[in-house]
Amino acid sequence: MAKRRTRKTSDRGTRERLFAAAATEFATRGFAGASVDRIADAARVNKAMLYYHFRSKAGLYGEILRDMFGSVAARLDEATPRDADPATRVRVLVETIAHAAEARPHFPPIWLREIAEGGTHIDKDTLAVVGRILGHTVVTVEEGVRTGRFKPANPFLVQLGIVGPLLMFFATVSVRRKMPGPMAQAMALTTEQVIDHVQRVTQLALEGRPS
Amino acid sequence: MAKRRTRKTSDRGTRERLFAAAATEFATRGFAGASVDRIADAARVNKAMLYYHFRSKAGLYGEILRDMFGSVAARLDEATPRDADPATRVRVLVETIAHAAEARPHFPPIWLREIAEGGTHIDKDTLAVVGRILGHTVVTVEEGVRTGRFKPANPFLVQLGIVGPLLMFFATVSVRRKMPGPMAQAMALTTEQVIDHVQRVTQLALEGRPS
DNA sequence: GTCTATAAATAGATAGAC
DNA sequence: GTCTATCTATTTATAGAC
Repeated sequence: MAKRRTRKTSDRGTRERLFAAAATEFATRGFAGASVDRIADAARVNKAMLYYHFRSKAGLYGEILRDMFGSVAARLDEATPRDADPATRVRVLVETIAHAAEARPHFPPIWLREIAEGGTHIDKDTLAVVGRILGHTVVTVEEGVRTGRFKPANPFLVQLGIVGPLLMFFATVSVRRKMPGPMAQAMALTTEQVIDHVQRVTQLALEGRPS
Repeated sequence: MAKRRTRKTSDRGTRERLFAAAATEFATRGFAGASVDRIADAARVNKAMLYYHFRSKAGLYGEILRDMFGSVAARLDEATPRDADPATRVRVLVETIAHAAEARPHFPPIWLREIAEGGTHIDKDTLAVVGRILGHTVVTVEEGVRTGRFKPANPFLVQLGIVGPLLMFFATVSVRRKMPGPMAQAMALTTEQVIDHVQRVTQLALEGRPS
């Protein structure tokens, strides 16, 4: 996000390149599968610099997690409309998460892996940020219920309904492109289509069925 | 599922224990993070036996994948009601996938990881099985559209809406149990609640909104 | 089928010169 | 800030005795 420590000469680029290379390496191979050597090579930086800037492999990974979740939380804080009707808030919620996921291609795979691993690498501070993200859904649901527009619903379940499909969609973007056969184009979807669908489904789920 | 090769003495148990130990190891650590030594130790079996029975770490993992996806496909083949109305078919679809995921605790984490990794470890045969699973959703949607009960929808998107929330729910079961704070019980959900919710949401999405 | 011993490669991390 | 060289631990996998 910003510069971290005093730099005597041209630090510019080195740290950022390591960060970027690590993001893709962690996304494609996972934390355990990622190699510090490969990260350094991809960044065209000496391996020792990785330890100089990030202390350890885990330290580097932790910063990527903080950046990821911090970005979503910040976007939500900023985008959430004050005094808007619940339906709009749901739309903004879905849209914001989707755009945050799309802005960082490493985001969906890493998030999926963290879920699979039970958040092993998520420290207390980062966990608080994750809580803030969920909090947006909580207040959106509560607001809707309070104004009588939504039926009571479990916010975590609502969150699963939003995040689950979105993450799986974005995480499979690259795979679906190189998929052969007739099913290939059945799985071809645009970001807008997916956002639309999740928005619609979430609203329907919250409004309750007429019958 | 059944015995594989000739056994001269008491093979019974060894192979199965390796399989079971590997399933949990792969689920908690991922393919790269899993250790052959740890698997053998957990199974209380000599490490060399792992190579005797499964040829390699990848071979063992491949069998677990085949078993996982094969189980879902088989359950779907069996459970899908012939000549039932589309709404029922959707309910069975969701229910069957959920129960398959619940029956194998290693299933949701491993599936999530495979998605994150772009199916790197999935061979051609296993991919065909995955296709068969998606096929059930495809025909369910088509059937509903043909009989005028559903509006046209992208089957892959429908699948994302079912599998995404279910996998994330089951994969986070153990984590949510040991979570502190007030959010803990907000995230406490039963399998039935989740199945109900996903069934309802999927139907609403397919039926289209009345307005 | 089961075990011991070991090969061979790769991992993360650090010391120390510049 | 940057680099070389290297230490140590761990990894998957196999050879070969029983």
